[in-house]
Amino acid sequence: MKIHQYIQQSLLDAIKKSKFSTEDLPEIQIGPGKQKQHGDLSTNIAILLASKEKKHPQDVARVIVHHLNLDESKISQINVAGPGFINFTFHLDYVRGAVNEIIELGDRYGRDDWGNGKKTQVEFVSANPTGPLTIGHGRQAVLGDTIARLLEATHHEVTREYYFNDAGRQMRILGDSVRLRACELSGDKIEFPDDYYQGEYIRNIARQAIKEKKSQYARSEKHIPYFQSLAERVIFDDIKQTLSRLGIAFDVYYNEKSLYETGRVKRVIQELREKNLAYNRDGAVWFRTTHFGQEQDRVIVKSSGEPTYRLPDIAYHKDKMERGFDLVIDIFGADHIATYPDVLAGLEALGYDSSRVKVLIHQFVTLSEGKEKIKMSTRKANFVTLDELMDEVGVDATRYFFLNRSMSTHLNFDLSLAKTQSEENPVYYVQYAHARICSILRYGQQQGIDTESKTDLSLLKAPEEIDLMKTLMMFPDVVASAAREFEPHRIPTYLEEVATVYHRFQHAGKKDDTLRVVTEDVPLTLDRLALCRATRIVLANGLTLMGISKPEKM
RNA sequence: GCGCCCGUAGCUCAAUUGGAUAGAGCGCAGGCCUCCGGAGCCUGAGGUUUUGGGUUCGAUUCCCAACGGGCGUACCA
Repeated sequence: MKIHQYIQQSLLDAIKKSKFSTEDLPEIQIGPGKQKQHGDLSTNIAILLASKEKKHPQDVARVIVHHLNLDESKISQINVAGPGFINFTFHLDYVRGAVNEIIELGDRYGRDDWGNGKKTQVEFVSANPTGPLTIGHGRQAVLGDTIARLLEATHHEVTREYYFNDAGRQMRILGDSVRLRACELSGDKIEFPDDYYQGEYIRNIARQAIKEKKSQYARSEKHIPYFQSLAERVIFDDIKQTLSRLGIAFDVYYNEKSLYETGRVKRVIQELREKNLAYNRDGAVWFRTTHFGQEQDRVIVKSSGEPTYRLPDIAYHKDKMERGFDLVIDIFGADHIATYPDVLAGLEALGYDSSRVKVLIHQFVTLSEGKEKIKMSTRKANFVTLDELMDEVGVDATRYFFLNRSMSTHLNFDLSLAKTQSEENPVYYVQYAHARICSILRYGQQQGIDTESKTDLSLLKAPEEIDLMKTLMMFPDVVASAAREFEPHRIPTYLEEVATVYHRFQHAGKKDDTLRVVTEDVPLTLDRLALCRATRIVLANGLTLMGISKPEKM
């Protein structure tokens, strides 16, 4: 049993013995406090109970503590503090045991089973192949991949999926953009419309087209499909290469077109009609979204006969349900915030439990140049590509850049600032700690020490050592909460803390010889090196979760 | 106009989901290498958490209003 549950259970028993009412008792929350002096874990249950019992919180706390029966080899100290908190301090032997467990588990430390093999799909990026991936897509790509990694670490069976549409109007414009550039390159005078794709990459594709076909070929609009499919192929290859550079591989690329070809789109309309949730008006087909609490009904088939985006989206999500995913995670940018309720309503309408779908919305990345804000647009070629960013700052810093802030923050991106800050990127701080530990382990070996030997860590008692041990113990909870709440940024926040506490621990030996890691005192040296190994494991496992390398030298 | 998201140190961001004295990095001012990595450590300055109300033992967190920014608000995706 985990220590949290153990204390929780004991508290419950104590409350019962104290004869306080356990009727609609709030859940006993237990967690680490912000301050060291408040112990390792604390609970506010006495404060909550006091208002119901109309007694002083401190008195309630004292009565609970009086009836509390905890194993002293785990919890060495219990006290009541402040406005009625009950604080618990771990017994050092318990802490040492936990650190030894880290070493035994190695790269399995931090993993958990609670996902129970749940079949999970994470859909992200899903950019249509109209241009290179930008830093906007980068945020989503890195978030999605890391959420997938977190879920894998907590025993979910994860499918990474990329949804795209290569048949829409935008793709036709893309094809025609290439065709026009090909004409231009062949010396024709052309008018290039404003709403066509302006990027330089279009010319590159046009050059390739000219190599493959005679220049005459571009003059006919009949040949747009050729230019379109060439563009799609070239751009998709580029996208996949960018993703692979970032360490991201999708299991499934799902083409919207197939939803029509297999009749899935049609079937959705039929089913909605059968349930009287779709009807005709003004030549269009409407979905009765008001039935699901929305303000107005929505068109799913235009009077022109073309479906709106909602219909294939619903069909796609129905297909996700049919494929048996227990949990479906959709990661969208803020621009999709208004569309997903329609999709969820669609699933409800078709008889599915839409709570299986978890929609995560991340805020946009805005580009700025000096004080000027630029609206990113693939069509207008106002963007910084993900490749450019990786060229400038490297893959690790790129991933870290997107991961160390929460999804809900607006991200203002200034490339020149990113360049100057790349050397100050906190990723190096964390990686440096890892490299430094590898170095001291090598040093230990050079001194003829068997750095792998087993110890009981009983000689570790300096404040720096205790802090470090206790910090390392928190990793599994950090991973679990990051996975449960879909908040990857908790990992880097925590790793920076680990690095700080580690640096402090190793640095202590510079001021005070008795705190050096490798000394003449062999048993003590072994204990300290074991602590180094445990720290390295936590940093390495955390970095792996983020898809970031863990250098042994820098 | 209406809806959703956001507003925390000069800058970029945290804050264990309602907890105790709001914390880091960068930048700024100082200090620390004969010796395990100075890509490091320590000290300091810097805040009315945009503003004003409310809820309660307790609010950066929840509610209301205002201000500022982002995104939507289509028979575009």
